[in-house]
Amino acid sequence: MELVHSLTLHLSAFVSLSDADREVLDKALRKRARILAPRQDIIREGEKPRFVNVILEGWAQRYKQLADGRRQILSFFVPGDLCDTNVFILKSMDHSLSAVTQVRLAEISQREFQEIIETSPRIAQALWWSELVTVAIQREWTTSIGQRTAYERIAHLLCEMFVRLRTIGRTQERSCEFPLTQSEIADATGLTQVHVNRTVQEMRREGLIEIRNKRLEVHDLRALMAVAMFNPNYLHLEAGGHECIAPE
Amino acid sequence: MELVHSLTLHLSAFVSLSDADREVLDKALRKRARILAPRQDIIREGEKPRFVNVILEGWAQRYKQLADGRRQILSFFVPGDLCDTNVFILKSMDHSLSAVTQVRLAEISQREFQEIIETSPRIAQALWWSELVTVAIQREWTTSIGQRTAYERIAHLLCEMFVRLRTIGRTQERSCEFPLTQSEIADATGLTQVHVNRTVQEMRREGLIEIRNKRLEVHDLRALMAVAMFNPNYLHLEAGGHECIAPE
DNA sequence: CGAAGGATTGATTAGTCTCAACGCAAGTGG
DNA sequence: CCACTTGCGTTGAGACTAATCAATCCTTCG
Repeated sequence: MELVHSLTLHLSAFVSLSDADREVLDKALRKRARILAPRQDIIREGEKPRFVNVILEGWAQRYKQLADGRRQILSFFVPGDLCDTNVFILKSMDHSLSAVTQVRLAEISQREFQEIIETSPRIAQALWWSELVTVAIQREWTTSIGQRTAYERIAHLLCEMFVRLRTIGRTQERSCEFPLTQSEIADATGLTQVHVNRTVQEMRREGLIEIRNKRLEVHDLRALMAVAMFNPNYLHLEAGGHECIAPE
Repeated sequence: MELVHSLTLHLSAFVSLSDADREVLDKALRKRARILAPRQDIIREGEKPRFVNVILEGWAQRYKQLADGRRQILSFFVPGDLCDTNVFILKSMDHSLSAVTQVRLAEISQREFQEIIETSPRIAQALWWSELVTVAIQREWTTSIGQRTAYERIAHLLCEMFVRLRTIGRTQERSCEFPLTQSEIADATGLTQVHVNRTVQEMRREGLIEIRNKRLEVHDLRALMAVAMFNPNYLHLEAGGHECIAPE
């Protein structure tokens, strides 16, 4: 059923799962669900982590706040993404998770998670892969913020989200959902909202992209990837049944 | 013996290991060793990862290079640190590892690694913890580069390295080894070498720190942590037998 | 002693931030 | 159903952080 699709699709970018595997995931995702309003926190820095959260619907984000209020968004989650696999070991969260849009998620307890891993080595592997990709994305963001210009950074973010959505079948030809406000893009890229605005306008003027009505239209993905110096290797999609590199 | 100390100490920040555990680690670290000259690559982006690398002596770094040559250093490794736990799953590296100073490291094969984990659940847990800390550090770096000023960023890096070295017993009262050049600090913080120079001078003028002869002298850790807004929670040292927060 | 790597300095510029409005659309309450 | 609010995008002017370019200096080391 549809609820499971996103996680299955996500993991399928790495291995193809058997029906039994799917069943196992399906069951785990049904146990404990939560619906959050936009902006609502899922878990806050300092709290004790108790579940692995799986996004079923909507976008979420990981963020960190400095003592004086400055906020850095550390990653976005889309349907199928797992937040903080195996985080149980830690005493407390060093960052927060919150909903961007309305979010439906499944909570998996430590015991359930353990069970899944022991039941299916293939899923265990896929979860490992997913975790490694999450870290790789974090590294890419560090690189982006550290080295890329504002223009390149935003372009890179757009490329990443587009490609990630494509692997879970959530893109059209050249467009996808894109519920982020310019403020959120700013907090994710280490820029100000004003500068994001000007930069996005520039990208629009140059015919690269358009963002409106919570949708992103990518007029020329090739060109966008080029200016962003986007190399999708860090998403490690090469093993799955999906395309990982650009369109034709 | 001394070779093992650093990894044992590193993991001991999370759990205390039994003599048997130590023995297991000791054995694994003895199998395959490598010595690298300063600047030498350990493994390069694009290559197939075959080992878990454990730093026994010296400092190493993880970095990423953009198509046009801009380089971002993503993290530093000090003795006891593991590079890329469980990375075997992936087809190719999305980043490179290289020696900063001369480095002695141990290579652990997939099979050996598997064995360790199966032999000792406590070590397995500790390795998980170590991996989670690595990711947490990456997130903190993203935050640092995205939100902190040059001054704060450098201060934060210094705090982090000092605290990490302290947990493996490699600090004096208020100083520690610090083999990074200003260029390397620049690549790690997303600044230019020139600006790092001026900023470090400022920190020196203000009596916070001094860097010379490959050593860092921290005159006032409290103050340094304050300006960096350094919160050590992300290092997750709370469970071990070591201090995690500031000095006296 | 010469070479090389690293640190330092100065002058100038570019990119991004800050502050302050304003516009527009959608939602809300009276 | 209209006035008000709220959130988000847009614009302008000016300030400032950090980058750039180009030397110069210092240390170390073969």
